[in-house]
Amino acid sequence: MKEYSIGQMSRRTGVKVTTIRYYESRGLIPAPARTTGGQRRYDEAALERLAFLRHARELGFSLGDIADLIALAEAPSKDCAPAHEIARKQLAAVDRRMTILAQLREELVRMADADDPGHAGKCRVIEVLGDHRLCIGAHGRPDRSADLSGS
Amino acid sequence: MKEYSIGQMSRRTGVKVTTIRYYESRGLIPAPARTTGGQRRYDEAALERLAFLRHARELGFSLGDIADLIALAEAPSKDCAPAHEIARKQLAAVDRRMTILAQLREELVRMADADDPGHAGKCRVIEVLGDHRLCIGAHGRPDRSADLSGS
DNA sequence: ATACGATCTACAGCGACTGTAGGTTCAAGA
DNA sequence: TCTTGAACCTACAGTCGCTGTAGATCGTAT
Repeated sequence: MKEYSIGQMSRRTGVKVTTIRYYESRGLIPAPARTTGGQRRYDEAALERLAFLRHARELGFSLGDIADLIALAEAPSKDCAPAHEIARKQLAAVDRRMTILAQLREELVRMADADDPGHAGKCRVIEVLGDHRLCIGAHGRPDRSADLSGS
Repeated sequence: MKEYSIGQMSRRTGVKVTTIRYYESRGLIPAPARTTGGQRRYDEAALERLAFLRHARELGFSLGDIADLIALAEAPSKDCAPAHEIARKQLAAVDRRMTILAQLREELVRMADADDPGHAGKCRVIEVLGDHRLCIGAHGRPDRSADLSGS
C-alpha cells in the first residue's frame, strides 16, 4: 500500500504543508503514522480526507463546520438534518457573497478602464472609490448591522 | 454643521462601533474631535470617509490597499498608475472569487436539496462532500500552490 | 436629580493560517 | 558507503481584520 510524505500530500491536494500540520493540530485530520525518524507517512485514506477538507474549505465551510460534518459522517448515521442545515447556511452565504461581488465587479471595471494608466491628473479610480454616493445604500444595508464579517 | 456620535456613524454606514475605533487606531480615519467628556464627534467629511472605507472593504480591498488609496488620493495628484494597479489586481481577484463561488454554489445546491431534511439514514450532504472525487481537480488547482488565502 | 443607554480605554481572543529559527531525516548521486 | 541538499521536524510568534470583555464615565430625557 502506498505511502505519502507530507510534501506529496501537499502537492496532491494543493494544501500547504504547514496547513496540513495545522489541520492535524486542530484534530481535523488524524495523526498519521511516522517513520522511525519521526516524519509523517500518510495512506490513501488520509489523502482522501485531506482532499475532502480542501474541498469543503473551498466551498466556504469553516473549520468548525467541517469538524461537525466529520463528526456527523463518523457518527452512527442518525439524523442528517444538521448537515443540511450547515449546507443551507453555506449556500445562503455564498449567494450573499456572489451578489455583492457582482455589483462590485462592475464598479471595479469602471475604475480599471476609466482612463489609461499614465495619464496624470484626473484619476477615475480614486474618484470612483471616493464617490461612494454612487453606491452607498445600493449594496450593503446601512442602518443595519454590517455583514462584512465572513461566514 | 452637523455632528455625529460614533453610534450614529455606525448606524449610518453599517460599520460597527468597535470597527470604527479600530480603523482610527490603524490610521485609516483621522482622529475626530471630542466632547469635553471625551466622546468622539464626527463631521460630514468623516462620515464620507467611513462610507468610502466600508465601500472599499466590500469591494474586497485590504486595509493596506485602502491606506494606499487614501495616500494616493491625498497626495498632490502625481501618477495614478499605482491606483490602477490596485484596482486591476482587485478586479482579477473578484473574478477569481466569482468563478469559484459559481461552481461551489452548484455543488451546494446539489447538497442542500439532495433529500428532504428529516429523512434519516442516507444523507446526501455528507455523501456529496465525502465524494470529493466528483470535483477534485475540477475547481481549485491541485499540484499548484493553493489560493485559498484571501486578498 | 436620577436613570440608563451610549461611550470610553485597554487589552485579550478569534479564525485560519503563515513564517521563522534551529535542528534532524531521507533519498539519490558520486 | 558516504555525502549532500532538499524535505522534514517542533515550537512558537506574527498576520489580518476584526470582536468581545471589563470596568469606568458621559450625556440626555424625564
